[in-house]
Amino acid sequence: MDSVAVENYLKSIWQLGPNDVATLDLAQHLNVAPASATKMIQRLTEKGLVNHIPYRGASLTSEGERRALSVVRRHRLLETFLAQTLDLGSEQLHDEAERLEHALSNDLEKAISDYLGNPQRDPHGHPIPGPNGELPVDTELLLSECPLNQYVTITQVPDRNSEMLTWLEQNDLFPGNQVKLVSKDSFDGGLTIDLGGKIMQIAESVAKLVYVSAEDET
Amino acid sequence: MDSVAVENYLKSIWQLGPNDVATLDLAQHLNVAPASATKMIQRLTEKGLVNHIPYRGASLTSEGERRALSVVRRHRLLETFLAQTLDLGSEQLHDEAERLEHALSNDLEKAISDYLGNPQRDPHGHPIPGPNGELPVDTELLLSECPLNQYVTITQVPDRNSEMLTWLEQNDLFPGNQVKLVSKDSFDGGLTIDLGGKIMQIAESVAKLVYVSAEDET
DNA sequence: ACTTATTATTAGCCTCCTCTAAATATATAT
DNA sequence: ATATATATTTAGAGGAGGCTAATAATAAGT
Repeated sequence: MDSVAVENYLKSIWQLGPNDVATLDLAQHLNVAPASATKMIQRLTEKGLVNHIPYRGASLTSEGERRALSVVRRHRLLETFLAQTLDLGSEQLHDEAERLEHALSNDLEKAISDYLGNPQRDPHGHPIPGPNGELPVDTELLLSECPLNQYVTITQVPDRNSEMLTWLEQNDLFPGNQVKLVSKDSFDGGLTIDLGGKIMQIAESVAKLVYVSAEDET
Repeated sequence: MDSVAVENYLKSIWQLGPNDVATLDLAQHLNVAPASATKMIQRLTEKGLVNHIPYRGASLTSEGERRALSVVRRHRLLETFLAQTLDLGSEQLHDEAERLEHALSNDLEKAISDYLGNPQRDPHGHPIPGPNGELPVDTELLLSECPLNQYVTITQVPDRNSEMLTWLEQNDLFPGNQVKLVSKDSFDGGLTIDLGGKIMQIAESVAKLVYVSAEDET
């Protein structure tokens, strides 16, 4: 079994991917010194989990991706499970899952998945990889790039960055809700949206983290 | 925060205590080489968590005990929580809690405890230490040493050793049930008991792991 | 093209936890 | 009491993962 550190590196590379991930980005994402990231990348390359071109960047091999997705699966199942049983704030959910994901056995992962009815999405709308790493092809688009004047359904919001998440929730921007993009203010990238009648402005940086779908909910 | 290794050592010393714990016993309990146990005992002594008299044995300081009980609390809360939500076999419960206990934050510990109504006992009847390590004074006795011909209530069964646990369950020997000790067969230590009318024999080694109370359930 | 700034890597060191082999204490048996 | 067996500790080493400081490679700016 992979160590906690290895699992975190694999997950981070997956999150920052799928393009080659820069050592510095990876190091900052994990809060370690760049030299530590270099060393770990080399260890992971040894193990066949990562492809590394020195001075270029690192990406996951297919085995590396499989293991990263296993961590992501455990994380999202845990978020779903904790959200359903205990009721914790959105911000806590993520942090707790972040720790527990490394201590979840295959058996418990399965038990939780079964208990939840083998869900396809976590509470933030993120797809939960299957037991073997299958991820549904994403037909979704960013709110910042969706067609104008057409109602779409929010499918995903970010799970990190709790202040933003709280703000999104307070403004009814969460999975399942309908939203219409009214206009893009070209000068600063801000967007005007219509949330079931309520008109509001959101920043492009936010709209780039929210996914929507033009079709019905899956 | 203590590392997983430190938490496991403290918990083991607590479980094998309260008398001085021999290095060899500790090492076997944790599946490590005796030399590893010696070294860790020295580290823990440095940290003020353990009292160690070389060649005699190790015991917990009050701070060491506080931390050990914190692990025990997390373990037992997790067992209770998992037993109540998912339904896993008794044998799985213990193993999963064993891993997850190290990844439980104070906040989640509290959330789980509240969700469960701040229980005093886990599913095997073991008392759950309070948030500051308070443990109720145990007025219970071993089934192997309880008075003859008097109905008593089972309060605790072991949580490790899953074969035995399965056997106990199958024979209605679990917390809450009434049992009467009919006789002790002196030659081999075997016991004859009456389980609500059903007469059966159990080995002394088993009776030494089952606690009973003469009074009503707490 | 050459200099400067930014990123990556290497070198060297540290802590934690583990191990085996050797040495030392304690306990047991004759 | 002495020899033997068992338990414990010490010595020495190694892997994993982290750090800082120094070096090397790439990118950017003039």
